[in-house]
Amino acid sequence: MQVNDFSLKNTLESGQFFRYSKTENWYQCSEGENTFLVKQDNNNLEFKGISNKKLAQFLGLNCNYAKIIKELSNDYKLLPALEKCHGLRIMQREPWETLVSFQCSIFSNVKKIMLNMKLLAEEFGRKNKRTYTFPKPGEINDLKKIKKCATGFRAKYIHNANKLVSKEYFEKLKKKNYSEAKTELMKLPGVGEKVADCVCLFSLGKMEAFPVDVWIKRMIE
DNA sequence: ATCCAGGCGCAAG
DNA sequence: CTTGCGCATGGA
Repeated sequence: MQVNDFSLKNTLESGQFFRYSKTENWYQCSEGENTFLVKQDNNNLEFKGISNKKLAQFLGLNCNYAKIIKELSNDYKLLPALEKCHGLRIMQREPWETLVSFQCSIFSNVKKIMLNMKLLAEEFGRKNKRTYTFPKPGEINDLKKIKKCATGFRAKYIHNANKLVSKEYFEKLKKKNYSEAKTELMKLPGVGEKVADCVCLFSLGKMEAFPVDVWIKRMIE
């Protein structure tokens, strides 16, 4: 598949997504029920185990970034960031797994979030040929086991959210506007503004969402 | 051995 | 409404 001004590395490794491993040139990605391989060679994307359409959706390739980049380039202060993150896309992920990953992100760091997600998949998911699927809503239902996944004080958030959501819950959210969806998400335990915005932006297609974490705050300051 | 980390919930002013 | 504190755990 042909891609333009896209960087697989800068997209997958930007902290939007946490279940991947890199072997030589290939990335092995796991998201929800699926596990697939992707690699980039200049403007060409090679992939196995996923359809063209689903991959494009997942990696956020359907959005036209040229216009956005051009506009942002008018602010010279943003140039170093645009350079450093060239080719980064906003991904469109599976909402439940996205929610759990950002509940795990509270007072944590990327490396540990990746560990949490790996352990949760191994504990509650199904084994497939290469690794583990991520459990569906309702399937992360054992607090002790959640704690075993190094989730600490976040375990109860995940455990309770697991009882409150379903596939249908997220389908409804996708149809709501940004502010309604965010308000709804924030009713869940362990979901404040930041986590809600991450779920809105990275899995519900709400492009207005602007998650503000400590790093963004520091930059703004 | 310390110390810190991509917020949240909750109690208090 | 705003502020400040405690928080489980792995990694630096």
